[in-house]
Amino acid sequence: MTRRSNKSAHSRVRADHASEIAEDYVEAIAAILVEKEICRVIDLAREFQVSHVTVNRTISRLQRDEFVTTTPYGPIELTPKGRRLAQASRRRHEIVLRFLKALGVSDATAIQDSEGIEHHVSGETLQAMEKFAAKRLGSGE
Amino acid sequence: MTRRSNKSAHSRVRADHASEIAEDYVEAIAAILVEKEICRVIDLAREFQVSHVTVNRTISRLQRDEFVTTTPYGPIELTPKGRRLAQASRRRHEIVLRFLKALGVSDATAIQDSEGIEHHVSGETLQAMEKFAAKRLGSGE
DNA sequence: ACCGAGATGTAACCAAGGCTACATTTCCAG
DNA sequence: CTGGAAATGTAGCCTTGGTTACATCTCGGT
Repeated sequence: MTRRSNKSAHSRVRADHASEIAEDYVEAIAAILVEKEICRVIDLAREFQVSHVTVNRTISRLQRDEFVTTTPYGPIELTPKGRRLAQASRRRHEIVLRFLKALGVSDATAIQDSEGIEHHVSGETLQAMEKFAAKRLGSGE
Repeated sequence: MTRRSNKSAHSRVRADHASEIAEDYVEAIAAILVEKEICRVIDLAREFQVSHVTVNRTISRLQRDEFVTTTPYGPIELTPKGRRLAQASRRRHEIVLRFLKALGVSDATAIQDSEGIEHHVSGETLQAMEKFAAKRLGSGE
């Protein structure tokens, strides 16, 4: 196979689920909520290194899509749907991270790359990564 | 580390290089050029399953950024810069693909996921993948 | 040589993500 | 209890990537 005939493969890459941004946001919100009890616009702005305006509009979309709830000037909370997505994202993220470390790359690289990769791994691949990491690292850390 | 403190990690995810789309396009153009000698808008429209209009505008950007050259109603060609990017993308893509297969996922999944992952692997990770695949599959196929 | 089908181009629209500049709210230190 | 700093909100603009509808060009077959 000299590469070619990917037809629909590409189109599927960008489709489906709540945008990568949505996943990143709910994941971050969940994490912030864990260690700070309250999540505000500014926390996300700092986390993603974007302006508070961008966060604002993104949160609006997330609210529209029922992933979060919030009120003007109020804190940001996750809906059950948002919490579910957050947990799924976190799980993926962690599996990919553990996998990369098991593969032998530096921690910094593993952290970096896992952010980009997590949104593009199918269930099948995720499972393979999990298995691989387990074999290399054992179940613990 | 309970996950957090990724600060700049995310921002770096979307930055740098010619957008993923650019890479996908030059890679596809190069591949088409290999087996058809001529690449036209419609070829890319079919490849990516988007309208010819989208391809048109994307090609304009690629031309603006000097990755391709073309004339109204004419075929699309790669500039040296475009050829370089295409080759680099193809290499990455192939390494990731081989790696996923070595990991043990189905061919279909490997093909699918490699499209999404190729743009998010650092050089370090790519190297690790290459090494892993070589160990599992040997140098040949 | 011509003519229509198919390939391209253009106009105009949409949503997502990003930004700056400016307007409002909040809320705590004094 | 109040003033101002910090957090939020709003308006308006940009780019990318995607669309449909409609205009135009090209080229091969009759």
